[in-house]
Amino acid sequence: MLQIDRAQLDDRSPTPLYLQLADMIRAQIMDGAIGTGDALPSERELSEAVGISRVTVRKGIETLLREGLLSRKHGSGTYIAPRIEQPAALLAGFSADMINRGQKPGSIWIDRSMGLPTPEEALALALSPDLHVQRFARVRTANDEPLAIERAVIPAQFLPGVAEIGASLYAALEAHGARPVRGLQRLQASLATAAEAKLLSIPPGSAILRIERRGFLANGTAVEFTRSAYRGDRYDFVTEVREPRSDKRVTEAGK
Amino acid sequence: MLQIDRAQLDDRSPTPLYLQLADMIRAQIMDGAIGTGDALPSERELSEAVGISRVTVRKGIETLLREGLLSRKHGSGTYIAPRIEQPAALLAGFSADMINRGQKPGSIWIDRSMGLPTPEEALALALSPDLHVQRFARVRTANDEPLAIERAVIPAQFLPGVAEIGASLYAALEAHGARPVRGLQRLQASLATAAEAKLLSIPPGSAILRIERRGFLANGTAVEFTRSAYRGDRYDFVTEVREPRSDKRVTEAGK
DNA sequence: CAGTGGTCTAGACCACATA
DNA sequence: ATGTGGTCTAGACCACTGA
Repeated sequence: MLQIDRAQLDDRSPTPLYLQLADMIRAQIMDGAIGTGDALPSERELSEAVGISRVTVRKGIETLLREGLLSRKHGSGTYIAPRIEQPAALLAGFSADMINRGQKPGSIWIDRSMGLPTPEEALALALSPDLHVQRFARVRTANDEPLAIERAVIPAQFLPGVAEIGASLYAALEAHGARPVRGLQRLQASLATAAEAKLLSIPPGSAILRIERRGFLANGTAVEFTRSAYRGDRYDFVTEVREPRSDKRVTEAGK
Repeated sequence: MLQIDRAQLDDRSPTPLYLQLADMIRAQIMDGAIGTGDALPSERELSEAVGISRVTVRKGIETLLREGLLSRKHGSGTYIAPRIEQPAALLAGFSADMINRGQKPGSIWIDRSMGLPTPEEALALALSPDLHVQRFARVRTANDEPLAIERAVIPAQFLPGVAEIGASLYAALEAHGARPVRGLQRLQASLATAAEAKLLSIPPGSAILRIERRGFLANGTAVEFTRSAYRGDRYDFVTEVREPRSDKRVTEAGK
């Protein structure tokens, strides 16, 4: 059963209440406190239990909807989304991706620091080489087994405080209004280096899926440059492809 | 200049006000009434002009933010986002993919035959096990260097004649009115088997990117099941990711 | 029918940008 | 200092679901 009460929310925290609520619910889903298909308490119940308004509860739930963790049914309730047959590769972070696959995400920190970007990073982020970046490097685990090495680089302006990157980098970005709305990913097969093999507990030369992602805001600013190395034997990447969109959005037409 | 006034909103419409507002703003952006980089009127101004509450205005704007049309800057304003180039992995066959990359595509046939589907193939194509399938296996080359092994399986009903599969499988499907409009791809890193290594002229144990694709018609029928093995050192796969659009709305049809 | 999510309001206070 | 977006509230009515 879900453990939700007012004591878990902090009015004075810089993290908005709706995100604190989303974090709380996300954590409990990952703990298995509530399983696939189960209904969440109603918005009014949550509102009452946590002592915040229903509008704020809804905003928190909407965050989890976009992550694909919950689904709503008008007139019926809010449910933990089935993890099978997920739409496709969406703009989700590692945590949401793992939960969708029915695995428990985790992290082991390797590095968390601030510094100047390498030329490659400056290029990828279209960033001036003298502006600082935050670096986050973690071994990401699924059900406590190492699955990937993830190295994220974020221009420091988007994440003033290093401290509070909890489970989810994207949640932290969202709190600063810098959640990317679009991303470009590049995938490549490769072999594990000795250092990678050690971190991932696999033999050197094992198959590695390298994923490089750049995330952008709506105005085109790059906010994220992440390079990951996934174990080839444990991970596959699913994506949907479509015909060029019949979207009305013109490619530059005049007028 | 933006034309926004209360007369354009309909209280009694089944479309919620925040979506009507979003539609109105989207339409004017596409008409060019307001250009890239220009600021939108402030939320309070819009609220006043249209006669709806600021919360509702914000919800409408958030819709356009997620579509990537607008960007917000705290303390400053809301701006029309620059148009972004249309990149990304689309539903293209090998030939089109290579031409996009500026390489010359080619093929060496390995197998071209008709038979019954394996259980795995029948499952992937949602096909009755007693219906025949065509098989096409080729080594695909780029600038005359082997790049990938491609094994396609197509239900025979979609390709009556085997003969005329020239350079492009998709062209042949299109000629029979069975070109897929949607696909699901699964990518995985792996190591080259001895047989694969020989076909691709690489050492056994080299990095291989395996791509499995299922292609569907608009009505959901599966027409294609293709498994490919790409050289990891020569090929990378690029894809675009976006927020899922919450656009449940109908395009104007019913009613 | 009662209970759920979906929409909407009017007002408040805060944090940030710009001048 | 002013104006902007960011968050939050308490309450209301509607539309839908399901017993």
